[in-house]
Amino acid sequence: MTDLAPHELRILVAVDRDRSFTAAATALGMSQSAVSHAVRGCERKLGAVLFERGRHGARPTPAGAQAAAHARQILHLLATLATETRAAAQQTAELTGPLRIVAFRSAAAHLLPGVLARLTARHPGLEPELRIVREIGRGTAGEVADGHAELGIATLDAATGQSPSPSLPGLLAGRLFTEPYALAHPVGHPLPRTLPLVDWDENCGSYTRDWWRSQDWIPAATVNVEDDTVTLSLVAQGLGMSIMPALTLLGAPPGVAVTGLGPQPPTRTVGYVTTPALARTAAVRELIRELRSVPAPTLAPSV
Amino acid sequence: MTDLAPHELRILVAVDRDRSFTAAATALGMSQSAVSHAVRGCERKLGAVLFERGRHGARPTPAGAQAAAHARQILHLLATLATETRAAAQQTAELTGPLRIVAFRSAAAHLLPGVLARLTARHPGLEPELRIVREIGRGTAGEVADGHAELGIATLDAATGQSPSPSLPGLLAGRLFTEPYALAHPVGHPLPRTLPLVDWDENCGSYTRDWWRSQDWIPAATVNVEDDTVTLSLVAQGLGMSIMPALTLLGAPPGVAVTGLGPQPPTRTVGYVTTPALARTAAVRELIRELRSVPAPTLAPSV
DNA sequence: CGGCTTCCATGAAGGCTGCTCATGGAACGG
DNA sequence: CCGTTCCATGAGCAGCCTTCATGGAAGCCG
Repeated sequence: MTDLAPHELRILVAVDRDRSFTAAATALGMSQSAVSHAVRGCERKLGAVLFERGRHGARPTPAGAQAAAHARQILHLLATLATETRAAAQQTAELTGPLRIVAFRSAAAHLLPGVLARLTARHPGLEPELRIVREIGRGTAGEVADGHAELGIATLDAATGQSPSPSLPGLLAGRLFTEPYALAHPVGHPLPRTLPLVDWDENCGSYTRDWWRSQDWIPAATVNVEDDTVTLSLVAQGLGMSIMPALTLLGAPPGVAVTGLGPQPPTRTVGYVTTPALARTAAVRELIRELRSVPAPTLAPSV
Repeated sequence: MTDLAPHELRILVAVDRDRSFTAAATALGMSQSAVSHAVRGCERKLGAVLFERGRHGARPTPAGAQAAAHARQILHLLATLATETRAAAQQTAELTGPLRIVAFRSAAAHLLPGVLARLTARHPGLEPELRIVREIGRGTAGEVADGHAELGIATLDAATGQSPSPSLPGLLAGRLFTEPYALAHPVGHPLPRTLPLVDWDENCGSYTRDWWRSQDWIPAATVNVEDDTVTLSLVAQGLGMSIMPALTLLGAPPGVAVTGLGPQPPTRTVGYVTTPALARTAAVRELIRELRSVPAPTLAPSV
């Protein structure tokens, strides 16, 4: 049989994480030799080299990274099998266990606290862990695909409701809400359009690009920053204006005025991303249920 | 360890399907005793009764049905792990074709040879072509944007990790390392600060300008040359001194002494530039992987 | 350039685990 | 009451995983 045993999965994950047979072995409380034998066994079973051995430890090959990503997912499902089976035996709907969530900053700050509060109120045994991941590169969906999280909050393609990330097959996405962009500008500034536009890296622009095209003005200049909170600070200090989604604007400090962008503002769609297998687990289903019950953020009343 | 092994999962699924230990055993090609032992082992690990045994076989309890459902998912994922891992290995093994790379001179001379050697060692089918492009004007990023190369080595903005070039939209940049500048001066010269500063066109100064501002001396004169190797030659012949990045100084001829610029030297950030579409191709991904494994250059010991 | 250190690989030996075989107990039907 | 058909149980054996003890290769450093 070519299946990998749980202890082998654990070893793959540890080596992938520690980039070293020796470090993985001590982390797992066993000898380096055991790790070496186990990795070799995995490679024999799979017929592929999983790690490049060298002077500086072990680097995963593409095949190894792929295997480790699956291994993380499988190990979580094995743990879920145990907890959910025990729960079913006790006839109790009590959910327990860790639930790793990744989200971009504004969702983590304004969307998830309430959701997680309600979730843990109903299921005190759940241990949600929220991690902030910037929505660039493979973004939150990549974290889910790599088995680093059970569910990710991501920006989705508005039309298809799928993750727009480049080819992450096998992921399951669902739409939560579509929110408008709005203009954030300093309170009381007479001519906000003359200020430089502040954009931030994650706001890859694809959502607002169409809107810009239909406008008859272009900003005087553009400044790029890394973080949306920095953007808001710059705006609050009168150093610029910005086009930001409603969720981010919920955290706008005083000094930032918000103005809608008319009847057809640009929008972005926010949703969740998980795997089909995880979508069948009780914990993830409950989390999605809570997420769905959240209303779409609207523009805060202009200060 | 409470995890269920793959063979145990298979047994659970078979018993759940066949409603009988005996039938499951024959279906799996093993003895009824083995199934009995295995099921008992699962029940012990999970702490729950999974099947009701009776005269007419084995009926799954709710817990057993739950466990079997998860077991099917996990077995499917284990199979997926194997096939996708093999596919990933296959894909990287079959990498072939040309791979056009542009880089500024010092990266081409000191960074890429080792990288390309390792890359072609692992993927003999790849044919990397390295072209040197001066980092002025649109630089290497422009070559990538124009489709003349798959990947460029470029100097990036230290803060954002993006290409500092004037708005080449749609390009994907990634940071590789940040290296310090250092003072290159003739060996044995008593007063290097009295020599003229040799600057070269590519060293547009933006990286070192802040540092100069904090200094209490300014060079006697400034000479501009086209090429960093010319700069080094001038220094070696005692005709000047220069501030150059570590990567360039790796090629310093004898006669050039290198001195660090203190605890907070100016630095420049070197990275790669490609397009999102190319970043998805296996060849470019592998190249980036090799690039990332290169340590940041440090100052060669002063001769 | 040679020792030192730090990686991983390898082979032999021991213990654990899972399998089979043989047998026993329980329930049902004739 | 007997036969049949389930599953349970215990002993023995084979295979696997781990450890121990080495060895080889590759930097690091004087």
